[in-house]
Amino acid sequence: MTPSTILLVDDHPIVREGYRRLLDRVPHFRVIAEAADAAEAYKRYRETRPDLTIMDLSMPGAGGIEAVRHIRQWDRTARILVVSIHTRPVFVQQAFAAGSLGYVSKASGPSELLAAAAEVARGRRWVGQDVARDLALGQLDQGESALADLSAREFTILRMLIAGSAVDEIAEALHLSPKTVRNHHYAIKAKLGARTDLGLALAAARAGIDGSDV
Amino acid sequence: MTPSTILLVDDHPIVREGYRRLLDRVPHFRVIAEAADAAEAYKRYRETRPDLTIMDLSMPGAGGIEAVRHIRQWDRTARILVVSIHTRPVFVQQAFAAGSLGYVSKASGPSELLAAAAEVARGRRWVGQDVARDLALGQLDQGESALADLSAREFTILRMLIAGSAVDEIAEALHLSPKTVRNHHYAIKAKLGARTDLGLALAAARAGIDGSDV
DNA sequence: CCTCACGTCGGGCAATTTGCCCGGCCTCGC
DNA sequence: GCGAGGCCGGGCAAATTGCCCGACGTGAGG
Repeated sequence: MTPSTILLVDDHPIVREGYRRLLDRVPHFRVIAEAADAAEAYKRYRETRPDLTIMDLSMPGAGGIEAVRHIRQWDRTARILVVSIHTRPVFVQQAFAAGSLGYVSKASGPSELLAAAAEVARGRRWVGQDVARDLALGQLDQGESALADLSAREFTILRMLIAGSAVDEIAEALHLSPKTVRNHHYAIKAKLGARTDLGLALAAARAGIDGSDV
Repeated sequence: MTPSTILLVDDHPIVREGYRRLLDRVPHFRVIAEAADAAEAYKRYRETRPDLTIMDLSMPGAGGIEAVRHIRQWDRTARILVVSIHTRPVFVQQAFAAGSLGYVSKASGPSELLAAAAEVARGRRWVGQDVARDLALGQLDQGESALADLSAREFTILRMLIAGSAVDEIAEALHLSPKTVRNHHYAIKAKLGARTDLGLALAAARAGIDGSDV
């Protein structure tokens, strides 16, 4: 079996270090690059074209989902395993919609991460144990949380808004006109049934997003 | 130098694995136990009495700060190094008030963690680079629990705003001119240092108010 | 191939809200 | 009595929002 090269994306050096040491135990895996944010991830991916990308969702700036989308846009065969502290269905759905092949929770054990990495590296889809449970449970309560109605762009912008970013900052981070961000902002409020920003924050909180995301 | 025994506390197995591998590289350190939550941390501490405890703050249930307090209550000489994703002063202050000896951000590198661990294991206090910066900055901008600065009227209106009431509704409920409510709203934002309503919701949430108050 | 639906991206413009100033009342402590 | 400070409201320019528009690209279905 030919070795799998890996790109590691997480904004915490300590966490990257942990992954690297864990993965280095497996002869089949070779970590060849690391990145600390979405932009750097894209750059490193183009430079190194790894067989597998392990991507953390919560990063400063655009966040991991945008990075997944960006990479997949450039390389439709990119194999990306998302690792996140979140197990809520909306995150998982957004991650898969963006083009990731696998999704595991940070709360899962090392063995599951290795298993997921191996599967995704072979081009197969993988959903972690606890993530799958939450997905299944989410199916039961039909609530849908209206958050599911949001498009990918809207979801990204909502997360950045909740995180405290100003419209202009988001526009710059995403390379968009402030006007476009504003229009998305407007659409989000409409979809979530919020009249004001305060209402938006509340609606988002109810739907399961808190400021600690992004 | 006699070896330092270490108790590792973090609810993410993957993260524990990372620490363990990192620490195992240093002959001087020996990880002798792990725990995934506050209760287990206390139990393990009493069983093993490690020279150093490395404690994550964000854990389900009671959380890391409670664990620190609990352990220190039982053993006033316990040496605890807190590792957290947060750098906000209030977290750091709480952690030290609870009795930890060191505090480093997860965003810092492995070398800083090792340095901090070594220092704390020797009974010396340590504050990480970026944490120290945030502490210093926090000294500058006036607000700790700026919430305390709010007058009674302002506090009432803030709670109603957070609860989702519109300005006009609040005016009616309090028998005030909408203009007055608006002026209070403005003053609140100024006092809490929030530029937008979204920011206000976040600031309030940080300061300990969530929508469930009302 | 064509169309239709939909997401994304932006412009335009009126209406609303905001930032920031003002003054007047009342109460409390000195 | 008098100053400090909270409360109440007005006024007005500047910024933001609500709501409309069209353009482009893509993917599904006829």
